[in-house]
Amino acid sequence: MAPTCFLLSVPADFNFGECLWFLDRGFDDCLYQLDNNKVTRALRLKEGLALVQIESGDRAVDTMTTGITAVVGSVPGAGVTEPGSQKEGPHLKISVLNRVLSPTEETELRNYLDDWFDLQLDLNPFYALIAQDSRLSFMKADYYGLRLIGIPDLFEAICWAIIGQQINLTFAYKLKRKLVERYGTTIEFNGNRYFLFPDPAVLANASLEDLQAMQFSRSKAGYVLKIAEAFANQSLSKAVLREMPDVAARQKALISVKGVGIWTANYALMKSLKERSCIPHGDAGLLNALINLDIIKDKKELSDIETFFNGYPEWESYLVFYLWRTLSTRV
DNA sequence: AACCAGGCTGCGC
DNA sequence: GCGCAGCATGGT
Repeated sequence: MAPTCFLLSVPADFNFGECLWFLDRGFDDCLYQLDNNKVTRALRLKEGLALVQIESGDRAVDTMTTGITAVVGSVPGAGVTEPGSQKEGPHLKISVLNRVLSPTEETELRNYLDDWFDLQLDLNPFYALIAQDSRLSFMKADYYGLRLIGIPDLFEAICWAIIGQQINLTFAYKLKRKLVERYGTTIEFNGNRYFLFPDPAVLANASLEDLQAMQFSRSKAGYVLKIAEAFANQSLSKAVLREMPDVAARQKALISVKGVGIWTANYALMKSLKERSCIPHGDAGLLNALINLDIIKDKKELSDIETFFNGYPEWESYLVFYLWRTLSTRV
């Protein structure tokens, strides 16, 4: 049993299986591992690195409610939420494999997971909206409980968006892996290595040539280094953006950075700051999804796209995410 | 082998 | 302001 282990309650309209499927939709992401319906990833918490494993907690709850509380409740070694405190409803079971978390860190981790899986949102209004469009209504049945999987680390989100500009995703994930394996922090556990996205200060010390050697284009390498500098010297951060008055101000601030256009800005805002109305305009995948669903016939029908999204106020980002979901098919 | 890829910049009008 | 070429590099 893991040193620290607790249950995280999730909304009724949360489906861990759908989220897992999205995480495992066929790309080689270097920042988490999937195995046997569990996700494992390294995170940086206040007091150091933690190796976190997430799985469905329903079995643990069942066991608890049937009276055999040993599964989650009385782990020797402490750090455990008292059994029975949250038996109602579905849960995720969270295990920290490498050490014991302080209570503060457990809270920090809970907040991270809320953020990553977007747990604090009622999806029913969204489903009610798409039910009115016969071209979209299948999404409720097919993807029910899928959450907008976030990238809580804004630096990572922006770098990832830049890496993904104008190249196919398979190649983008390869570039990310090279970057992370070279500059990222690693933690070893049971013979496996887990990576964290590079620290801005570390990446800021890389050279243009280093990144070009990893098949970054010169301009893309330059953009990433500039962003790393901005985060390293604190001129850009999640907090800085949050202090701004509105979305428009955040977009403006991001776009003023060289290499960041409207697509990158909106991608980062929807994935990292949970902005609900940010559409990564021009996105190749989004346009293809709209064509596949017969919502547009041509990628240049910009006003039709705008009209379409106008029907989903405050749910634009979710709709984009679900449209991306349609691009991957189950085997 | 041509065309596409979860775009952006810089230029010419 | 708007349109468009050029970019870099791999995938299909």
